Amino acid sequence: MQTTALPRAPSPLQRRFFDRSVHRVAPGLIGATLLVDGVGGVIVEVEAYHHTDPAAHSYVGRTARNAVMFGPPGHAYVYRSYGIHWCVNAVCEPEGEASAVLIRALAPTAGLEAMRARRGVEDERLLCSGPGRLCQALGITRALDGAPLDAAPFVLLARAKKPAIVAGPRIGITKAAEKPWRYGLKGSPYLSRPFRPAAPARPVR
DNA sequence: CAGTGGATGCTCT
DNA sequence: GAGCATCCACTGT
Repeated sequence: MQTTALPRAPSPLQRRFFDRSVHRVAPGLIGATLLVDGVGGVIVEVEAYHHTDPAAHSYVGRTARNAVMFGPPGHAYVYRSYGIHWCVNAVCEPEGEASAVLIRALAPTAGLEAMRARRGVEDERLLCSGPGRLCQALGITRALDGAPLDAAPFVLLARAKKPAIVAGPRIGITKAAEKPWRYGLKGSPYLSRPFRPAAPARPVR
């Protein structure tokens, strides 16, 4: 029988958490815990995609693929990437704003063996360090497109304290690639790629 | 390390 | 028919 006091359980993220600007939600997700059927970890890397951003899937308007982005916040938008991988977003902003945060990397904390079996790799650092990798590790597919993030099989827990967060340009895009809308947990070994240190002063010529 | 190219399927023009 | 919000294997330092 457990007699010592347990730490207070992290609170589930409420749907209203997502009913705000992606540029506030995105850094706010760093440190939160994402689970699918009990498998997952701590979010260490995300990217914001606002509907006015040419790189956003919703930029050209509603289509069959991005329909979930135009729905209510707090739901998962899942799409197929390069014909092979799945990627998962959290829909943000008031309904109809069609903006979302791409979840890019987790620090694995729960269900490590399930992740290793699904991923076919042993190295903990390669389980969830990338948007395609984490979807494979957590078993996220199109079946979860449109699913609410505050109900099974998802669990999304708020962080206890605000961590140190770094920002930089987003990865793998060609449009608006200079926008610093990628956020990460400073120093995490589970980032999909390191954040470049602050640019040195430009030499004078 | 850095750089390159292939796999693969779906969306939109 | 082009273009991907990727990953992995392979090459050459």
